[in-house]
Amino acid sequence: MTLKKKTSRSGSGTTMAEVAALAGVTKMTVSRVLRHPEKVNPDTRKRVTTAMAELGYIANRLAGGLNAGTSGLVAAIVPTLRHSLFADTLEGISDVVSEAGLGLFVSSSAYRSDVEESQIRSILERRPDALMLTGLTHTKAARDLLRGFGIPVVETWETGDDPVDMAVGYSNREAAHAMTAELIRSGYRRIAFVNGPAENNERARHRAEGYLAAMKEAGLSAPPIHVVHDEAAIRPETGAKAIRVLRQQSDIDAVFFTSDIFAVGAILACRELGIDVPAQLGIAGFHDLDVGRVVSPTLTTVQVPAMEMGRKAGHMILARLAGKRLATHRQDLGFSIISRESTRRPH
Amino acid sequence: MTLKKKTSRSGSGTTMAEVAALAGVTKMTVSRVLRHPEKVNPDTRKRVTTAMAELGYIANRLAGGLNAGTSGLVAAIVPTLRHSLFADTLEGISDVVSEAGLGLFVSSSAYRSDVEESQIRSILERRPDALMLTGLTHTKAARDLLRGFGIPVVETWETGDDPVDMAVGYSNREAAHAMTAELIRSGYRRIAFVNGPAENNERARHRAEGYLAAMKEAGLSAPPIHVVHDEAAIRPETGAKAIRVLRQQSDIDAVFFTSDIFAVGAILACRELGIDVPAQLGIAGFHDLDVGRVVSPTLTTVQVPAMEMGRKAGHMILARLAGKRLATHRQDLGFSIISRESTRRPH
DNA sequence: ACCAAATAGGATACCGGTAACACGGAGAAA
DNA sequence: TTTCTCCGTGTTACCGGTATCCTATTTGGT
Repeated sequence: MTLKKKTSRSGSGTTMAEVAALAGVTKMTVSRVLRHPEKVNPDTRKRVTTAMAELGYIANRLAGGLNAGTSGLVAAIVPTLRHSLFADTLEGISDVVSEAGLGLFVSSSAYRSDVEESQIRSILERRPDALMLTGLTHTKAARDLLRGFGIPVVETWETGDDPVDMAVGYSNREAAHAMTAELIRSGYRRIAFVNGPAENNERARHRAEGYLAAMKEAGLSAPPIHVVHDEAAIRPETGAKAIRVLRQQSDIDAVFFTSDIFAVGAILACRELGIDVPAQLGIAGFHDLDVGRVVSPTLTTVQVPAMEMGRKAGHMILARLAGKRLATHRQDLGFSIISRESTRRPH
Repeated sequence: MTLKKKTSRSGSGTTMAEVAALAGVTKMTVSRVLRHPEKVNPDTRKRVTTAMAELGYIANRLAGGLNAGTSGLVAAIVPTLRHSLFADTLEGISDVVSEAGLGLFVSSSAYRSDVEESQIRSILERRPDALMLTGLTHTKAARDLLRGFGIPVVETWETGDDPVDMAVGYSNREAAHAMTAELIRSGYRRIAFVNGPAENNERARHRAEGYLAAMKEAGLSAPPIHVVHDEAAIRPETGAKAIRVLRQQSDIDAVFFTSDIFAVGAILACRELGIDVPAQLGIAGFHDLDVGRVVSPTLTTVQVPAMEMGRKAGHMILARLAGKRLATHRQDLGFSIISRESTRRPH
């Protein structure tokens, strides 16, 4: 038998016109049933809904969106999904925007602004209604692109002076400052600082600044910052390695890691090396991950509002899409210092 | 001044027609420059690309997709993003499909099939090219919907007899069986099993089956299965509570938790209660999370291919989209038992 | 019984691209 | 020269909806 040009791809292919034909109306009426049901006579409406059910009709949002010039999509770019922190942020924004009927488009940039830029380009081709970014570091081209495009953009995980549009985060500088001060308060003096690479990551840079400022204010000299490069993922072994290097280099009495993962690796290494934490060496981390609660001694760390930043970003986006002018484009959600055993220095 | 109907929303609003006008061609030629550059005279091409740059033109994939009947989107539904395991799976599929120019659409179902069903409905309205699901438990309506729609569907995290389309995972039944056997081999006999609720989660159900089978094969009687309900997130405290209940109920000598989080909570509780792990009580977990490597004693667990499942799912989808008939629609990626201190029974 | 207002649904155009075909002109073959 | 091709571009139609305007009935007030 001869196939018609338009093979009915069953369900997936059913169009409004087919539904209309079956119900004996035009597609405009079908469209009304979906969009403004009150404007359609109940009997007709019934006929149409029956026809839709019979054919298993599924509306095509692409078509509708083309008309409306919108996609119903919120895009989010995170450095990686393999870090529970960013996944928490995504869960937060997902919760909020999906409530509003918007979908979440996700991509991960591997901590690279150039990758991020190319992702932004391809994301904009999908005409998202809004965009969530991680951090404030973007290529100039990316910033221009976003500014020109005009959709709401929220940057997360850091607060700063010159957001592309809106920002929600906490101050990594203050957080690192506060933790350093906490270590000093606990009696530590020769405090080393272990950071990730700061070039493409203003969070790391700001934390370094906070640390240095706190040391300076206390009149302490800061040992050289130890930078660790973790390729694929952030691994505890890297923290362990840092400990071995540091204790040969200088007579430090505490180490402040900018990730709990590193800090925990360090604690385990100290156990092996016979270094008493916290008596001989205080150890602090960052992010308040599960591991820090479980390791012994438990880890002093900085708690950050990972999920809350996502939720807040979602709310800001929704508010803007609803046409509201926001009172503030920048939200600082703060952080808190969680003091646990790893810095409880006996005196 | 009077606004034209079509306000140039700068960048975001630039259309192919505007580029065409500036370059002195029709939009068809602009389209060709993007899609089949070789068919366009180099001079013309240059004029067009210049015009695109000048106007900051960004193609609209919605429009192109409407024509092609495709969205360039792969959708993925996970129970939650707050569990690093599922985030790992997403990272896997994201890596693979984004390489192919496809985008990732994510939603989380909160472990509920009814929510999943409604998400599937709204996802299909976006005409994704393929769909990734977690688990094999779906409402009948959801299965019918997907079968009728005809796009590639991959179910992950479990293997079973009747996938909607394709499946990639490991056998939770065999994994639980193997771990139970491992405990028995280590000398434990009164082995309790702590599971999450199994109604909407065939992974939990299969693990229970595997445990029971292994006990039976060894001629051991299984204590009643202890089911824990963790509302929002999976928390260590729940494991701790389970331990307190269990040790009053029966004279068990080992507990097999179906999550490392619970198991770790249990280990910490044992430390408080003065129960010696592994001498008095063996403890095993599931999933091989970071916490299990860090806690003391380190946790015996089942390692599952979280990220690999995502990658494999991505590859299967790409193969199908490329028109290949797959040799096998079901992939078992296996698991491995990681034996650590928490079940190293002294004899 | 007559006209205005309200109601229900159709006709048309358009969203921003792209496939398919048409067409004019240049160079090759005859 | 004339005819045949190929090349580069324009024309037309369509993807699947929706806003807008328009027409044909009701409905109701007087």
